Amino acid sequence: AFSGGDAVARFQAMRGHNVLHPIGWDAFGLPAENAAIKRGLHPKEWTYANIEQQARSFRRMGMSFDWTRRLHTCDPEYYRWTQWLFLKLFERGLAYRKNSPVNWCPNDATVLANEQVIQGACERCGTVVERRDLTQWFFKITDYAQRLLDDMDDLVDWPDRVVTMQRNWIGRSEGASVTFTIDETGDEVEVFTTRPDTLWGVTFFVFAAEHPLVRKLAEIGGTLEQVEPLLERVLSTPLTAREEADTKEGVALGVYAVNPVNGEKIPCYVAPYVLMEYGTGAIMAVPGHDQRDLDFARQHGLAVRVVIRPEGEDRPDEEPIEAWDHEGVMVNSGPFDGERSPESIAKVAAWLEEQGRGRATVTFRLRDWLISRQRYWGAPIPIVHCPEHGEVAVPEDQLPVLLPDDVDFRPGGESPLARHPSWKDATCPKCGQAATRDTDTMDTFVDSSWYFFRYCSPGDETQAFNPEKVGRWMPVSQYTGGVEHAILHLLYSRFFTKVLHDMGLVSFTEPFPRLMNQGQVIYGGASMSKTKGNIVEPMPVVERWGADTMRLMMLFASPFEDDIDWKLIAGDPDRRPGVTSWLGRVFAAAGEAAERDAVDPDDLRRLTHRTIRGVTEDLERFRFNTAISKLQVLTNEMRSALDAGGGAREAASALAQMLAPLAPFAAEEVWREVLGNPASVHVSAWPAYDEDLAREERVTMVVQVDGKVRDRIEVEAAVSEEVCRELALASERAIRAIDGREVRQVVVRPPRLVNVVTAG
RNA sequence: GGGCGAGUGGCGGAAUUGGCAGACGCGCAGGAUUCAGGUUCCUGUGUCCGCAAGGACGUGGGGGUUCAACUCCCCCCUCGCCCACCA
Repeated sequence: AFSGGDAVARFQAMRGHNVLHPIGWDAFGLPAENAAIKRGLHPKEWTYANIEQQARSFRRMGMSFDWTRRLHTCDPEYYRWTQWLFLKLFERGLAYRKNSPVNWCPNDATVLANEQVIQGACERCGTVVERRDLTQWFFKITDYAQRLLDDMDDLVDWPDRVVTMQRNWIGRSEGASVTFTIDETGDEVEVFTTRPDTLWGVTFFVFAAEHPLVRKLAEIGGTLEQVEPLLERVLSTPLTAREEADTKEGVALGVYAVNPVNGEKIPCYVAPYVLMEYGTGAIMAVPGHDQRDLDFARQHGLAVRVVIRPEGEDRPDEEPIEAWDHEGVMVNSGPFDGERSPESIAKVAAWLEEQGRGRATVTFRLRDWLISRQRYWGAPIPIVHCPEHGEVAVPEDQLPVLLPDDVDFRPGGESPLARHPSWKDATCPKCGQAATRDTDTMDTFVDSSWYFFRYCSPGDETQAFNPEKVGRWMPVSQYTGGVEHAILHLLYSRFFTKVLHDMGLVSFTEPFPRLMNQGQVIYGGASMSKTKGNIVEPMPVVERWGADTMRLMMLFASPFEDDIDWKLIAGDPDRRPGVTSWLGRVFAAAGEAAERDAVDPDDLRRLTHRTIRGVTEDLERFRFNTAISKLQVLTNEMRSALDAGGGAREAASALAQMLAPLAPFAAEEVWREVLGNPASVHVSAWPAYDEDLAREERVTMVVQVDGKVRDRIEVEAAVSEEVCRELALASERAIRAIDGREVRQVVVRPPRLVNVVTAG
């Protein structure tokens, strides 16, 4: 949970690091806007009120944020620089406007980026998205696809699943593009294939419904009557909601394509299973080696040809039952007969290039980032549309382009800013003619893609960030966030950082070399949401038992990366939580220790130093649950030592300090009030441990007979192999278990274990 | 359909990466304190047999490697997440 990040910040500060632990609010965007509309409030009013409440809650929880660097992305002082960055991308051709089919959420009345469409539905509200052809602003993230992929290999230390998710999202595939010619018209059509080695097995050709040639070809082929209804239906279906139902559906166009490798004429089809969004919107179909093509061929009675056979299997080219997509040897493939298949892919690609009929190509699944939104609560796009000069950048000295307050901000088909009586009126910065402002706002993810730079020089009125200060603080030593950011925020931020690097503004290319995913707090197995009404506010627990209890409950409940089911953890709200009782025992033990003159007994000293070592390691690795467990063990041992009349001052001091990052209020009270230190525990230096003391001196050696534990013997940690063997074989319990059988082998692993293997 | 991850007591979870399974805590049971509830303290608590000493079993299921497997390998089951007509 979130207090883990705070614990690490406090821990690293105590270790002497210069820690920048900032806080900010990504406050523009749909959730805030929708919530405000629902309450009948202005988004600005609602947002700031909400921020204040959260800030209070954070303070109450003892979060050690540097409040002087606090940011809100909806402040004009902030979004001025978001707009500036937009203009920098525009200058470099990385922000551009184009007409294309886009995802439209009818409920939120705005377009969405591909990344914000989950299983065909709006990420925010769950409404099935529609497709619309609109002119929108895009960021050219596809220019960076390869670098976004490569840099994950050696520049970031991230959870595997996040790396995998980004990799899948970018979706690089290697193959070849091949040019087919339409026999009747001479049109050249490019296709992409990952399997150019199957080119000789192509028996038909399929276009996506959106392909620009479809209508023309149908007309020439005389099939417009059959094709038209299919197009109409497919084009009106939501982009992402074309399900398996129409897998084998398709209509012949009545024209033929010429296979460039063998001159064969193959029939052309239009079918919904081919997507315009991937590759070129047209495919060569190889039913012998692709299951979908085979299904389609069966349905439409098309030829199937095998061109790759399992090696060594002298099988005739009968109709395959299943498309063979494994390795093998090429057959029926002209000059390539006998070549081994996966290896031949590159050769075929090279050969195509020689012949001028194709070339090796790499495609990516990643699309350009659509950043226009037809909503009010966002940073206005700083562009003016001039009848003569087209899209013109707002001059930097006129930034920010302020978001007006007096707007009917309810969503409705076009941007609310367009409905404002005068806001969009402007003059062209180039010619001074009357012009119109762009009335869309930017996707919130633009705001959050660069905020970490702003934290380094938050008040700077002359630049987005101070490069020198960025050089000092960045990249971020430790980033934390939920997995929900695995693709969106992390991908966009990496893109922005690379762009800024290419502009010469920053010296590094990855903003977050180290990332930890924190789990969410859920309730009864379901994620908490306002609509489900199962939000657990931290405040009731904090009011009743204190912030430290809340922090410890969350940190102790499970590993940092795992979700916490509050229903399972919380217990009876009227009963004192276990961690609270523990803190009580810490106070009592420290109090007793403070009154004792005796020095800590040896066993306790050793445990204290071992605990410091262990907790230090645990906090470095975000393992708060085991760190707390170790502190509880130390507390128990202190109490035993005190009960036996010994001292526990060293233990109490170290305990208070190690508690400081986790339970800052209790730790401070123990440190100052109970132990009488004049300065704060939070400015004390993290305790050091003595290697010799931390090393265990006596350990329990286990004696096994045939793998079963039969005895335990206390030995010196430095005990020799011989002594271990002797002790084990002398053990009465072991002798009883051996029961006179022949001893075949004695495995000795000093000082922990001896295993006596018998003939039985 | 593809990819990734996970399955350990009544519950949350430990286990130095092949070496004492269940640390620490919650819960529960018994006891002490208390008029009572709560608090606090002590004891016990994987399952089965046994008064006990002790023994057998035990990390989703099945097989394997090893002196030794929660950990490594193969097959299967269940759950979670991500992607999904990706050519």
